[in-house]
Amino acid sequence: MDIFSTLQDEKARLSPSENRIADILLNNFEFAVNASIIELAEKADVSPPTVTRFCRRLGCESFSDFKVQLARTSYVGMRYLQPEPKSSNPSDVAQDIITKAQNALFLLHRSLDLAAIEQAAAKLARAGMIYAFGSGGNSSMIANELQNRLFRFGLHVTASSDHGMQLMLTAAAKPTDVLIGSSFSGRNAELVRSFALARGMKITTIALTQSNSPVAQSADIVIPIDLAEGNNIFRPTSTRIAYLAAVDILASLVAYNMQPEATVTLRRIKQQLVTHRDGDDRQLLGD
Amino acid sequence: MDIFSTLQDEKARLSPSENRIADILLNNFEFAVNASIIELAEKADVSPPTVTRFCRRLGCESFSDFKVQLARTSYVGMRYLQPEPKSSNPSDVAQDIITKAQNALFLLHRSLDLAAIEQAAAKLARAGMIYAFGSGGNSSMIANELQNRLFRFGLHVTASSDHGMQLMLTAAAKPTDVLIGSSFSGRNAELVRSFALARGMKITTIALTQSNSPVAQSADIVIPIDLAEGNNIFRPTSTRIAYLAAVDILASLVAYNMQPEATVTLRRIKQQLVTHRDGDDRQLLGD
DNA sequence: CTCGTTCTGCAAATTATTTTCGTGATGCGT
DNA sequence: ACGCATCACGAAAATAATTTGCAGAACGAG
Repeated sequence: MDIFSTLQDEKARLSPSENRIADILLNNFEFAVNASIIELAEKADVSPPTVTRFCRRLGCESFSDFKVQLARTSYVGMRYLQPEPKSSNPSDVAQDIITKAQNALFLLHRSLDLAAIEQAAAKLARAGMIYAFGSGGNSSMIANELQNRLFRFGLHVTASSDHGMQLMLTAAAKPTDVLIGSSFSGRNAELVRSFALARGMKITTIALTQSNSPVAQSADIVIPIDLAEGNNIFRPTSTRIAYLAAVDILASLVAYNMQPEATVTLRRIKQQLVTHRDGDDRQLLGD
Repeated sequence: MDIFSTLQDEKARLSPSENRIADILLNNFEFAVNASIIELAEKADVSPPTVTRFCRRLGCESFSDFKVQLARTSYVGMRYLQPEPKSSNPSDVAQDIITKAQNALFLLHRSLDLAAIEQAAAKLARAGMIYAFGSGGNSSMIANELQNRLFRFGLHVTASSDHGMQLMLTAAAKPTDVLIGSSFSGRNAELVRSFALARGMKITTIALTQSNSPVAQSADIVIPIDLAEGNNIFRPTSTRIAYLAAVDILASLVAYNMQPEATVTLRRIKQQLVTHRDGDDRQLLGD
């Protein structure tokens, strides 16, 4: 799908000359996107035909096709390589944060388990009641966000970031209910406890978390979110954005899974907003 | 900086032939990035030299330079034009949401008022107390997020999504305090009221909102966030991600504005997390 | 109407890319 | 160890793409 991952996959199988080309792409990206085949060949100390063959091997039609592909992924691929913030000057900080956020979205997209999300969406669309759990600044935001998105479709949903409450809610739940929990670290022991309880009660559990983590292992359906920075809980910035995007995708799929009802409810909400636009609180549903 | 905005700027001044080329770029992007100059020329019913001249006029070295530039922005620019979701199949939905989120980040970056953000960051770093206000699913998330980010630097901050409480908090605030509010629609009348009250009390007010909206007009410092979809409060998906990124940037700049203290506090928080990693709740600060 | 400017395409020149073909190297079965 | 097959690679030829220089056409201002 994108050159950089193909390159990573293939690198081992490349010949020495081709490896030299690959190195230039990786280390000297800026040069590579702007170079002609001859310049690139010279720099890699190979002949132009070798470059053409290299492009073909990577699944491109031709060198120019290759360049287009390269330029297209560059956006993201570039920063892959220089992940350090440049300076504390506002423009660099902004650039850094935006880039990392986009990168996170890119990585999320690539690693998404759509089957799991679709499965989760189907369950949620048919749930009697949905419990959205998450603690800590980030995951509680996700839990709230789930509530914020799902209630609009007419679903019954409550969010909680309180461990004690989570356990009680779980204990009171019915088999038709669904429990969905978020944990960036995957090590929220209390969430695992709620999941275990739910499992014993035959309540479907869905986790948004790192794969293979304790939380993931205790859930029925796992929507894995594995980002490089995911491990660094002190830099949750971009990971959080990926989680949010995952929630968006999930919510959209839930909507598609319940078509008519959702449309009706959404229309009702819209009407509320539109007719009372200025001067009262109801507009704020969307604020 | 990017071809699409240049194109938009220049379009009026282009000659008829060049306009035909521009149309193809805009309507038939996918074709354009992959086409050779000859194919493009044929499709636009012009001669190849005209295409070269067109590229030059847009500030490129040559046609191939142009193609690279085009491909680079394409990622984002493409979807500009086909803003409709393709189908309800999970893969398309995911693609659509991710793309729109990235697009929103891109647009945010382009339109960011860094001076305003820097100014806001300086105020926040020196605030006695920070009040973060926002209502409705989205803005209250932003308010919480501000709290979540800023307290880590040792700042005093509280978030509120309750209008009555917001007024009371404002009324009790001191001139060294800072009030920061978010409103996606820019029409949160209650927030305007708090801002007006704060202004009378010489308390600095910062707004994250649409420029020229009532909320923007009532704040001292405006961090404008103007996205095309921003007006459509029923599709807050990507706008929200832009707001979050803006908060990230703001928070980072606040941290740089208060250097030593922030580092110490952050270190303390880290230590808490690291030493108590498994089995207790404190890890969840970062969850 | 005339001049100057701008837009445009043609054809030639230049440049870039691909193909073809041959050499040398490497690996493998005998 | 010896052929035989396969592969990697570059030189040169062939092809294709791009740019340049030039000249005619169209348009507008004076």
